[in-house]
Amino acid sequence: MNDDILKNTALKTTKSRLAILRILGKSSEPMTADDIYSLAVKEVNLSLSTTYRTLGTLAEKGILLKNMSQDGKTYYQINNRQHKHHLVCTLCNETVPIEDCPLTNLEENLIQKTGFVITGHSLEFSGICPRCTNNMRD
Amino acid sequence: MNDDILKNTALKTTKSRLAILRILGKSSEPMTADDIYSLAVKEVNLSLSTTYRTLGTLAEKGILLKNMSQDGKTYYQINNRQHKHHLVCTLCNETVPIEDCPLTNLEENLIQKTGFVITGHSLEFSGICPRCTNNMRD
DNA sequence: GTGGCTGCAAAACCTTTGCACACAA
DNA sequence: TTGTGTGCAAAGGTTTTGCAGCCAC
Repeated sequence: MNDDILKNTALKTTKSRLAILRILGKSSEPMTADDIYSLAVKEVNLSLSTTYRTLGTLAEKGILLKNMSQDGKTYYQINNRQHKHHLVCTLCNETVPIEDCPLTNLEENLIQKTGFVITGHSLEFSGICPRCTNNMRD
Repeated sequence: MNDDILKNTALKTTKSRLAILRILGKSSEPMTADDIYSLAVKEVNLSLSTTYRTLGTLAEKGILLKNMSQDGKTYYQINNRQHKHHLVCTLCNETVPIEDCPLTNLEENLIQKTGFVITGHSLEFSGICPRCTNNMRD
């Protein structure tokens, strides 16, 4: 399955790539290169640089979505055409997914106004989660 | 004026801080620490680390908005309560401001659903500008 | 005078890259 | 066999930090 994904893009099938796709496939949340690497080394021999290179290649091919978060790290997720945005607690990093993406209409609008070809968007909400709010009272 | 801003927040009035506020006040677009530093050194003696420290302090006090862009750099702008989002060309970095922020309604919704205190959001569109699209044809 | 502010240099942090070797096709 | 993929180590860019001295209050 992941094997097919690679074949369809003229990428060679390697243990590292399969492991990375497997890990991202299981995750319901976007992950950093380091997150992915930490899990992947348990399964196969690979280096952090390979992780970065693989993630970059897969994102270029459109297999992954790559997003810079407000925390300064880059997050990767499978591009399954039903992308999600998130609300992140600035204190404890608790993350809540947001189901609807309200931006589709706006994109149409922008295309007409600006003549840009729009290739993506990033949206992230910051806040403080209920637990941290309570902790502040202590 | 900028002097008042500082006094109101128990921050000392220094040449560096005034210069940074002056520069950001004149700019209609968000700027990076390095952008700001490059302009500020022409007016006053200051270091890049002071620039970072000042920007961080002012953002903490709510005087500036601080945003990590998809290009991996942090952008600062005056928080004048009428914030803007942007559409950025991934090839030439041309930037088009977006007038309306469509997220206010969604935020209300999120507060109720998640119990978070929402402190901000970041939104950025990526695309390719008409000029770069044309260049690709050459 | 005092505590906040600053410069400098060094470090931290995440990410990219050069090179030689390994492996999938 | 061939060229893509990889490990290692080193460098890259941006941002942070420790410490000693300086300056606004």
